[in-house]
Amino acid sequence: MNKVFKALSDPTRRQVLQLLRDKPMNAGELAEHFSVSKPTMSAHFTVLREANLVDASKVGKSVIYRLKLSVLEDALLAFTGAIGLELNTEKNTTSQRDTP
Amino acid sequence: MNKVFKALSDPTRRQVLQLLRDKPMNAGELAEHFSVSKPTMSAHFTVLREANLVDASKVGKSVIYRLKLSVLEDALLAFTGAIGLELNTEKNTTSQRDTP
DNA sequence: ACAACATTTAGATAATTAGCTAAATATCAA
DNA sequence: TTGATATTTAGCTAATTATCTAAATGTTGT
Repeated sequence: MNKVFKALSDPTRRQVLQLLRDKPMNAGELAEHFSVSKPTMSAHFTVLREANLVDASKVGKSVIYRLKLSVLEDALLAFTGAIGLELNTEKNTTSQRDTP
Repeated sequence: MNKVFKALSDPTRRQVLQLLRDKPMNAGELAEHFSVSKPTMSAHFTVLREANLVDASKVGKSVIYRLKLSVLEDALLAFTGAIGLELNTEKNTTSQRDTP
């Protein structure tokens, strides 16, 4: 969990996760969204990978990064649980109903 | 929000928040739970204060720290919202009912 | 006023971090 | 095989961070 929070402590990395929420992207595509050099971005990717927040797979010349939402979720749940914080981020409160 | 995540990136500080979940505590009491010096703890308190995660009030010789749960909650909601992550940390799923 | 106590500030250091450029590695196409 | 492209590694630097000890500040009781 510590690595996750360390990873989340940098705004660039949080924004990378946000970009990956929509779809997997390769390193270059991701880097285009930021004004820092590619090696710097590569270092950020390493931090995210070591926190297990993203998954990297090489396809041809590119490395595709993919968000691992469940790892993020688990870390946040562990933390909110430890703090005793009840977060409800659900979009609608109208109760789920079985197919009638 | 950035300051909140920076504050959360240190395990000592996360644990301080956890201790404060139960009750407000003064600096010395908090420091007793950790194996670092009091000045070091004081620096951690400063970071937490600047992130607005705790509130400090001097009472006599002591400074009482109090958790500001709502600030933590807001930051986490902003983040999970940005990522599109739906966390539900509620303890029971049984619906709240009006007094019958 | 003084001593005891609680906490913070000052000042220092070692470790970590985010950033850079240049070079290395890997893949693909011609 | 050579060249182009994508990404990472190496090596560096400046800034930040966590830590320490010693000293300063503020508060209370005698």
